[in-house]
Amino acid sequence: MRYLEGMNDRQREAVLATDGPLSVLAGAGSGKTRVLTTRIYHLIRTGVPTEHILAVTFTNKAAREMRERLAAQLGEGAPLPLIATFHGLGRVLLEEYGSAIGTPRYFSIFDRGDSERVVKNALKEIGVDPKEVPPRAILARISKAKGEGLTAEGFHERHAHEGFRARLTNDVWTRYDRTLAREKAFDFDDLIALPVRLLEEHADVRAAVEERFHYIHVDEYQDTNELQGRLVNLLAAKHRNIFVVGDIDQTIYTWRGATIDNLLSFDRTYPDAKTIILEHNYRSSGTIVSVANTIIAHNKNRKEKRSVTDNPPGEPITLYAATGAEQEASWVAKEAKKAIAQGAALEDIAILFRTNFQSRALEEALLQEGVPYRLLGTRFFERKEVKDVLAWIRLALLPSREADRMRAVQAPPRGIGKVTLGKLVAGERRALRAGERAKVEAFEAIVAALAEAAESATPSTFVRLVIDKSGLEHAFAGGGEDDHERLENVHELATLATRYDAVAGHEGIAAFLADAALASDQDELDRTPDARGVTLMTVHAAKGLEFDTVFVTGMEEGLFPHEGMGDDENRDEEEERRLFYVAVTRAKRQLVLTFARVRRIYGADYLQEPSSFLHDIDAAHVRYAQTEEEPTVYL
DNA sequence: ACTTGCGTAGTTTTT
DNA sequence: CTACGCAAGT
Ligand SMILES: Nc1ncnc2c1ncn2[C@@H]1O[C@H](COP(=O)(O)OP(=O)(O)OP(=O)(O)O)[C@@H](O)[C@H]1O
Repeated sequence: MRYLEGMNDRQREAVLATDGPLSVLAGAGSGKTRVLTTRIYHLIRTGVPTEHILAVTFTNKAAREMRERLAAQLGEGAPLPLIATFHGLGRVLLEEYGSAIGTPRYFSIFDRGDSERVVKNALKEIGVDPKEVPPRAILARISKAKGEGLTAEGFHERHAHEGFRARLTNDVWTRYDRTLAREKAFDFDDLIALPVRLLEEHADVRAAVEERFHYIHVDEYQDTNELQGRLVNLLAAKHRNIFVVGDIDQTIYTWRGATIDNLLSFDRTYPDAKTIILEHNYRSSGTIVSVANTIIAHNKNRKEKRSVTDNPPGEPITLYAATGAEQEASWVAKEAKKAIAQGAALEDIAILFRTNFQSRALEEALLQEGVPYRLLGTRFFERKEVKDVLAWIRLALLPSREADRMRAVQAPPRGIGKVTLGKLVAGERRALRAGERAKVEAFEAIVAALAEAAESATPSTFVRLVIDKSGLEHAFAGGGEDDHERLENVHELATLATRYDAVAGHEGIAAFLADAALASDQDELDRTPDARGVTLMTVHAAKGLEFDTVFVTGMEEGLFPHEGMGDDENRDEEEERRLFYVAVTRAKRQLVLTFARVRRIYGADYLQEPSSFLHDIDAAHVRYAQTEEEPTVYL
């Protein structure tokens, strides 16, 4: 068993204890993910059929990486187990067993923008001004309640007496559900909530699913919410071979409903559970491990846990004080360039930040210095032009989709507007004037032609066809810089689709669509796998990753730790510190912290103070980088 | 039906 | 500052 070589005793124990419930609690860089992957490999090698194995990861990217690693170990063409995010798993369950609760065979998935639009319309229907009551607030409330397993009715029972806002939420929710049902769509929360309901209420489905997954693995278990925990427990109910790994110090999604209770109550849910603790950090230098330990020790709300490492102390941590955000960015870019000149690989460098808006200055500086980079969090799949193309594709596969038709008909504008569309929906086709009717028929001819092409085209050729036939290509071609960028984006979508070209026709295109719907946001690393560059992303997006050199920028009070509105208790400060702990522990060899004294937010300049987190670092581990002005001591 | 121009509101973090 | 919603013009 060569794959066990190099693992320490407890890692090995975790890999080999395949039967019964087991949790692995361990700090950053202790090999949790590696243990999980090795364990799956071990199961397969010892004869467990892949279809009986399930692994749930936090991001699509993590799922992809795990699949790739397993594929490399198992050899080309070997069958792989289901490795998916919770939402991906939910989608599979609904697709395969959802008929028991009336789930349509083909459904689309609404992202936050789609959902907000629905909430807004619902508010208008009710007669409430969306400016008085922000749709996002209502949506947040619905989403949170769904995460606790409530339905609109359940919410009504529990909260209806609480006043206007709760009644309004309930009213919106009911309409929201109706709209999504009509449009054959689910939102992200539904992808968890509905499978749970499906399993809880349908014994036959439960029996089938229980028999399907004999071995269940969950990575990053500390950041799952209540409903996700319930889903896992339902799946594992029969065979009870459930393996979860996590680090409560890396809980950074409580704002989204994540609760460490799932991890903490694991041995109550499974009294026979074994718990393995890993303390050895294999990732980072001694200095980084030591600093990380000190940082997280400042949190009160935790169990004492320290990482140890055999790695040499390595280099000190670098701290740089810039005058402004531009100087900070420019310095980071120059340092990155220096590192690359000295032989560092582009993908070994990451530049992290707390909030997305900080990326702009960094991007400009990297451009200036000619350092190639990849930026995550651009919300590629939420861009209008991308959503337009996706709507066209869905429409071609299923021409009865009203929402997609409305979208496609206006992308690009083709002389068909609200009035004409309204008549069409009402079935008053004859009421159209000749001019309008010709336009409608032209549009329908395009849809029909695309629908036919979809029968046999490969996903990527089909996407290109859609871009062309829809008229988007033409509409963007003549335009300015913005249009040029839009054109590039839709072409990138076509490039992305290439990955699905192995299966042509409806099946391949549908697979592409399904992944695109869940691939939102940070999985964009996947988008352009061949494009090399330094990685720019938020600390949240960096969870689970590792880099040789890590820059953490914007180390300023109010920014990191981030201060929202004043109404928060001390819990948030602790989550911010956990976030900082995550940031620091991404680095293998070199950690660089930077901050700016002045930062422009909304066009106004603000005087910034260095982050209080910097005080938590032992000065003996810090080296001050050359500042352009007089050196100042901050610690 | 669609484009243009003004006013206002707003930002953590993301599946 | 900019992105978006909304009102008036073409
Ligand atoms: N026994 C070992 N010997 C050598 N290297 C190891 C060992 N175990 C893990 N590693 C390496 O340590 C690094 C961290 O492992 P991994 O990403 O699995 O840790 P993790 O606990 O999941 O971290 P995090 O909580 O930060 O996501 C990886 O590069 C991995 O290959």
